[in-house]
Amino acid sequence: MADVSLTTRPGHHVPATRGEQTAPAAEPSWDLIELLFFAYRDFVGDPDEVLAKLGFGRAHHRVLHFVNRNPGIKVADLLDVLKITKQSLGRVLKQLIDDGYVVQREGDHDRRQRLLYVTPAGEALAMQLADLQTTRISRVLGELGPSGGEAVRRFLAGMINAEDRDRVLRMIAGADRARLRRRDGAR
Amino acid sequence: MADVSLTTRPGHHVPATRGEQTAPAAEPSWDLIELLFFAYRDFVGDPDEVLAKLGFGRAHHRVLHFVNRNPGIKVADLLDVLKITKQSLGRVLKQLIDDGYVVQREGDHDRRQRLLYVTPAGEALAMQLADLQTTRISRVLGELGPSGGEAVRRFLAGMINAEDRDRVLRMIAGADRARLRRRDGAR
DNA sequence: CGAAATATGTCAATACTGCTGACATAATGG
DNA sequence: CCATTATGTCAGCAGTATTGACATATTTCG
Repeated sequence: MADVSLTTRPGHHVPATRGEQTAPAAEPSWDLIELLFFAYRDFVGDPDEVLAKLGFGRAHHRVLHFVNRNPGIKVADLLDVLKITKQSLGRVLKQLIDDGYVVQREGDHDRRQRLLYVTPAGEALAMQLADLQTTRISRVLGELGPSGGEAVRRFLAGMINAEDRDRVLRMIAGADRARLRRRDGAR
Repeated sequence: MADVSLTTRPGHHVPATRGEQTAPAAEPSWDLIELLFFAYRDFVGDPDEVLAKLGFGRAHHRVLHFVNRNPGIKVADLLDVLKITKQSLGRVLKQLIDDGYVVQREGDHDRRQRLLYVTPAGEALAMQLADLQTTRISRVLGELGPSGGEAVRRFLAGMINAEDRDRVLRMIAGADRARLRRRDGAR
């Protein structure tokens, strides 16, 4: 592959000063700032193409993704995860429902709630999009080895706002466990 | 708190057991997909707040950033880097120019060109935004150690589309060299 | 020189995604 | 019964992106 010759050139952007724990002070991390921009752009680019053919955008992807990952999620919790407003969600959610990718069910105990689930078509689409992104990720992780992958996970988790970090990590772990239960558990 | 509770509902979404077992495709990298989403959201969140107070958005940030990093860049090259259209760029660029953060100069050899430069105010703003992002990055990198940082760089570079990767990496390295020349070179 | 190509700017129209504020409905819970 | 909660919806606005067409100045080339 492109043999990344970004090996922090001594004396450049990584200050020898050991105080870089918190302070930018010296030289900005230009390379990582720009790598994050380009990497994220291409990371979401693959799904974008598929979605465009269905008349959907990135917002639809996010909603579909989190509903697929958290079947039965409440609207309020989805708003909390996505950090968007009810109105923004409503528009894309309505389209996903009208097009048969998502369904709503009344809550068992609280009939005000509209619990969200993907339909078979919704799951198929969500999985297709996740597979596209997984292909890109796996190729790179394979070149890094397990310890590199672990460093990447720790880096990304650390980049999340401290207030949200634990909740996000719990959600990821929780959805994984639930998926496993659904897959090989009794149903 | 968004306690995403998932009660396995009977019979609505298809439990992907069949498909996943027959399909040789591995399980999607749910954790990295979601970590990238949350990490990037918060990574751009800090600058967003500063920009909003100036009446700017994310698009202004990207333009200002790359002009600051590549003084004298041509409009066409900026379009190429950002992968947006001339019209989209024109609007935000005009605002940055009107507000005194960017200036245009005729090309020396080709007077059709409008080479872009940041003003002192533009550089100050660009550096302020970069420092915000660098603070977030440095805190995490400090916890990872040098080898972890190198793994992160290789991961992000690998995530970029292969067609663009070399060009992007050259641009990053080139801008670093140019900045050094300007800083401690002749002047 | 004159025509074609290039670099840029601009206008009109449209789409997607986000926002605020207000209001409506239904259900829960004390 | 009443306050609160969960959700939906309407109207309007903003920011960022798109395509297509057209205009202007400049360079390049036959």
